[in-house]
Amino acid sequence: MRWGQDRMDNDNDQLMTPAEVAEAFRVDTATVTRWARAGLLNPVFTLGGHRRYRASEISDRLR
Amino acid sequence: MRWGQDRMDNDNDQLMTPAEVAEAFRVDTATVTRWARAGLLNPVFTLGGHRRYRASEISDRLR
DNA sequence: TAGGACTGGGGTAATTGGGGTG
DNA sequence: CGTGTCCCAATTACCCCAGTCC
Repeated sequence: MRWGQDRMDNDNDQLMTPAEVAEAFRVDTATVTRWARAGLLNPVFTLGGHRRYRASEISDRLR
Repeated sequence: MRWGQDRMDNDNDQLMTPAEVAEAFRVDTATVTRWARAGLLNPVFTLGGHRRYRASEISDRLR
């Protein structure tokens, strides 16, 4: 069990949609977008410009 | 793949807003905030510093 | 290619945090 | 000692619409 330890700058991590992150924090999707624009989250971008968030990063902040 | 790491005090739990908790106990939202600051509740924090309370914890204290 | 669902923006109301005070 | 209330600043929610996803 070592998926939460050795990586925080990689790409082989489960990705979450803005709606999923918003539901996890009990917050609006627009709020998740603000967090990303403020640099509080480091999302991966789709080629169309949509954000996808790393599940590891989310579960860390969820505590 | 288990993300919650079999914890019962972490995620995988519905969250409540301060207003919802206040309504459940029939108190002001300021009182709920005092309970949290006094350590009587263990809320999850949004990245903006707002508190979200675990529904399981609230329903427990409601008995 | 068409279509429904979701997202990224922006603007404006509503909620929340914190301190201080009855 | 616990709670309700008033204040202000910050954060968040809800509204729109154009663009993206699948």
